[in-house]
Amino acid sequence: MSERRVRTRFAPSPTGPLHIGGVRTALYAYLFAKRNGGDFLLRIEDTDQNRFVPGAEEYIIESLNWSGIKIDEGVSVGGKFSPYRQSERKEIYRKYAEQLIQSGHAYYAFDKAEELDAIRKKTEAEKKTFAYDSTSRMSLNNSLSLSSEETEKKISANEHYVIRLKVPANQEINFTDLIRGAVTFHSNLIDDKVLLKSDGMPTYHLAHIVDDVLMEITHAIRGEEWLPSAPAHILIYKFLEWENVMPQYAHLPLLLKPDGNGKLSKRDGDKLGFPVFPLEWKDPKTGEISSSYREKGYYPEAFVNMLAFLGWNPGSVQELFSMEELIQNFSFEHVHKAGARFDPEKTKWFNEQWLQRKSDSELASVLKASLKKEFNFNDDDKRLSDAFLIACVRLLKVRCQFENEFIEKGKYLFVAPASYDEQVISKKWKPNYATFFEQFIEAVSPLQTFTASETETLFKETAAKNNLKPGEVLQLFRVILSGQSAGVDLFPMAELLGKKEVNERLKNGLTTVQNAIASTAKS
RNA sequence: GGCCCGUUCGUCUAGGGGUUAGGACAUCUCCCUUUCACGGAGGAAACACGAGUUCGAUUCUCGUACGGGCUACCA
Repeated sequence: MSERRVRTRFAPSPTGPLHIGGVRTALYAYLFAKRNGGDFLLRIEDTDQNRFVPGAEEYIIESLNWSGIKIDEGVSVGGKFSPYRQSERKEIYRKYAEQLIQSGHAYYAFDKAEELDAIRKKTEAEKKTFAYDSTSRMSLNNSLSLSSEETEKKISANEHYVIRLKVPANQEINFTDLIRGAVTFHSNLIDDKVLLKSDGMPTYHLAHIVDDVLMEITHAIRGEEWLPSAPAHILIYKFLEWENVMPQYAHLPLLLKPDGNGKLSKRDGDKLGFPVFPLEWKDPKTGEISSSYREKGYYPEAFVNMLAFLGWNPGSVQELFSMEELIQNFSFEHVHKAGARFDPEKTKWFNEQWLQRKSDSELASVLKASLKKEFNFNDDDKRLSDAFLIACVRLLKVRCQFENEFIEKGKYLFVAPASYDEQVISKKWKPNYATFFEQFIEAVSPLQTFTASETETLFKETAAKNNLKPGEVLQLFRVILSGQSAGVDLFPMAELLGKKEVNERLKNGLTTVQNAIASTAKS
């Protein structure tokens, strides 16, 4: 085998935002390149001007950046095979298309798109399939069916034409796919694909081959939807006499919708209730905004970890992988052949796992920023001190899957409750409990340190004095302090709040609760 | 329709001629616990079907079914 340096590429067309299937393709190409000490390139395949969407290219680059997929070479970073945008390489492709004509492996075709459409419709009406191929081309309008004089006349008259691949009849085409192994196709089933369009742009079929060879790509990694046209591509390599530099193909299994049928598509995202895009995307035409992993609060580590596992496994029970670990472990032998149904629930679990792996101080600084934003706390507010925030994070994080849940789930750590869970109050409150809480306030008043264990002890002692089981009043204590029926560990919470704050909240809470009880009793 | 690819718990998957078919998510039960979580223990849950090869097939082969992809001067 050759000693070539491994080079892979991701080659999307800028027709809109990249969806997670695209990111996964890029990821696998990146992981494979890095695993083998090679390069990962980004090439933009913008040969179809009609489908060009402004902003899509920037979106693709930003998505890869966010995901931690580093581009060694290509659009946005440059490289020795510049340019990396196919529209800027237009003239390169024509040369190869013409070379194929010279060698007798391609031909000019003058049929109008509308004419072919009409034929197609007609044949379909007869329940047959039309293909522009060895069986039909001699009856169509091209340089094979026409005399060379006629052909030259048409060309010099500037008549529009396309260049088509002349697919030979009755051949077997074999190749080895890195994931699927030996694959065989019959040439009679492949149509004479357009290589160069009438606007002078190449089609994907020609362009990707020319670029892959010129850019010294060793492994062409793409979605399974390309498998049916792969034999045509093999033929083109052969006809261009590039068999020795032909990259190896790997056709990746598709990402399927979680329910229902079909592959995941850009339109599914918000319909299915989970994002299909890495980053937020605003449709330039409709202004519609699509949700995304980054904006929903997913960590790129979790996002990438989840994507890697959709179709690949490490062959071990380890599930949490950093990018570096993915690189170390990636191989095509462990890529599954069947399509993977996307599971939004497991994605959340990955994020939860990565959240728990973050350091408390890192999470505390995130919390600090959102508190400043949410409540406009001053910088010298003691609720923004590192020690306090780290303590909050420790209590909060085990019950969160996302950073952005900290405030939502722990608001009461920072501000006194504005209301109290009515269900708990109406169900559990008894008039004599007021006495208990007052005695508890008394009991803790001499405390200097107000630690969780001290308050807990005093709470239980006070309860005993009142012939109460702690369980009778614990839930009420929580609701009075936090307003909520559920939340972080109670006595550590009290310790965090501090004696003064706890006293205030108890007094306010008792007043509010008693007033509320009194007014409901009246009505 | 034609062609191609695929098929292990609901989902992602491990495995591979003889296994109690393993793990994870989700789900259920129990334990911990004032609560919600976390954590711990356990449960339910799969080799699509039919032939063939074989002493033995979930594993190999062939059919069928089902799923997916492709069938453009789109990628």
